[in-house]
Amino acid sequence: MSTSTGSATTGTGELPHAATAEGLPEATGADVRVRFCPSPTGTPHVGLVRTALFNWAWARHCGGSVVFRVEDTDAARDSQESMDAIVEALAWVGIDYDEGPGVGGPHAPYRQSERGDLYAEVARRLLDEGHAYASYSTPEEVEERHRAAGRDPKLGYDGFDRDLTPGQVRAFRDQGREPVLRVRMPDEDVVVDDLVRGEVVFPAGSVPDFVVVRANGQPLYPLVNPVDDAVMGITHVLRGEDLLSSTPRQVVLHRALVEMGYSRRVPRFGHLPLVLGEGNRKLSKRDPESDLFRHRERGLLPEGMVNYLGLLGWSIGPDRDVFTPAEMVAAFDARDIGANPARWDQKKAEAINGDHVRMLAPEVLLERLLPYLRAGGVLEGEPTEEQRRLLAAAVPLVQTRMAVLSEGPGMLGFLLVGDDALVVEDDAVASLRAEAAEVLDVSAAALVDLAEWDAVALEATLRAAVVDGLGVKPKLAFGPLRVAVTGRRVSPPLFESMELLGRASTLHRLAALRQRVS
RNA sequence: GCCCUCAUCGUCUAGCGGCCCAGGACACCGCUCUUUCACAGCGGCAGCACGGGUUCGAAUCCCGUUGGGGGCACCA
Repeated sequence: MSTSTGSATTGTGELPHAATAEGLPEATGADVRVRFCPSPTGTPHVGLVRTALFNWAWARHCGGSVVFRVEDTDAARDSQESMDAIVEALAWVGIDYDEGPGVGGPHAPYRQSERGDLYAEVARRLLDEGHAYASYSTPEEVEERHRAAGRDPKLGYDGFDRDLTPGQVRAFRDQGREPVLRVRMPDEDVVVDDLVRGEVVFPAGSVPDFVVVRANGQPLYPLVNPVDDAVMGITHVLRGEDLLSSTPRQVVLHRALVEMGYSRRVPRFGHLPLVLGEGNRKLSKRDPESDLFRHRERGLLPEGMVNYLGLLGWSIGPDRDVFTPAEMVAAFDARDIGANPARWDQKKAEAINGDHVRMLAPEVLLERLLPYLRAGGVLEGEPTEEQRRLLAAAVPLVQTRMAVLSEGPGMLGFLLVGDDALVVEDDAVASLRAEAAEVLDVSAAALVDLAEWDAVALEATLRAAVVDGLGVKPKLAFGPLRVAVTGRRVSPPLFESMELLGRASTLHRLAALRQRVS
């Protein structure tokens, strides 16, 4: 879906912020540019998608642009499979983008592996213009110096190479050492005006000078990420809170980039609360709930996924929590993002999804169910005319009964498989009581010559024969029939199911169960 | 250890000084409907972490404590 709304002006026109730290007014409306920049490692993570969603919603709300950029600077871990999976994930949840790989745009290429020249140029200027310096210290040496001075060895880089004398440099070179490039952190506090947290102060000296280019010349994330954001004109960076502590470094680099003319202003940052998994830990790749495609297999709808993700750290308004992606875009304001971490709650995700299942037109639900029916082994390939007719009649009956699409095969399978292939579940058989045999006999007899084979007639006839005739309570009377016809204790409404199944199959299945209980 | 950050029902949250002895949703427990299960409806359980301030008045502002989370790489 490509969700652009006409109500894009709400909320952005009356921004209270006069200006960013750098003096330029904060971008608003169509000037807003956000980016989604995953590194293609592993399978798509719900946290990743949530971040993308918030950025996307903000840009679309404002009428701005979304840039998709690939941070593939780690050749060892990056893979094309992962890249494909990310593209697929975005498409699935309906997050579209205006610029990116496969789409193009004014700042192409959008893969960092193809932007090396730019990074090399920036690195050289950073060095030439004094924002960065060559650093020869190894981590071991830094630690050693801390230890020698009685400091905590884990303190981080100590600034040793900031002002090396020509003699020292010569000595290092003579040893055959190649330096890394380090950016010099200022000797004053760095203040970040975060969109969701307000002013965050990082005290001078608390953030060590950081490496941006390896000794072998390879540019690192702390360089390429801000450089691309600057060059691509990104105005807002919404990202996970785990990156908050690296923000002062980014801001310092951005300031240098502005000074060198690569961009006009430092982007506005907003740090989203983390999504937590079991045991209050950050949801990691190891947690099964973190796998987006696993939720798709489970049968969450993209609308349900977007809705639930939107609930994690944001609220569309008081007393409301079910909304469509379009409604989210219309209402989304990055300044309304909450700051406290949120736990992934599978039950709630599925409950929300159930609401979306119910919001679907039955024909649409039917189409969406097809892949799950195949995966569940009750359908092969395209449904036949007859199967389609059955499904069209049955889907409305199950629509209020399921929260996730993977429940489809269990609910509808009895209509699609042959009588002999019907699986009667063990717990369904176990639920049968003593009168089951008699109930099945009497029912079969009553149905053989039934004139009108429809739900109304079926109910009237069976009620008369079993409930009245045998004096069995409805609950006990219809249980065996349900098990016989659908193979399960829980199913769509019984008489409608029998009507759809037809007389021959119904009687066949009644007889089959009768035999089994004798 | 250092730096940052968060703090309302079990969970997600509304609340941005009086409308709140705190509202909604999920979960849970009842009841209604009912051929099962759902859906729907009704009702219930359950929370402002603690301590100081500020104020006529604090869930809302300030400070501290405690607790949770994140980050401290030549990964991203």
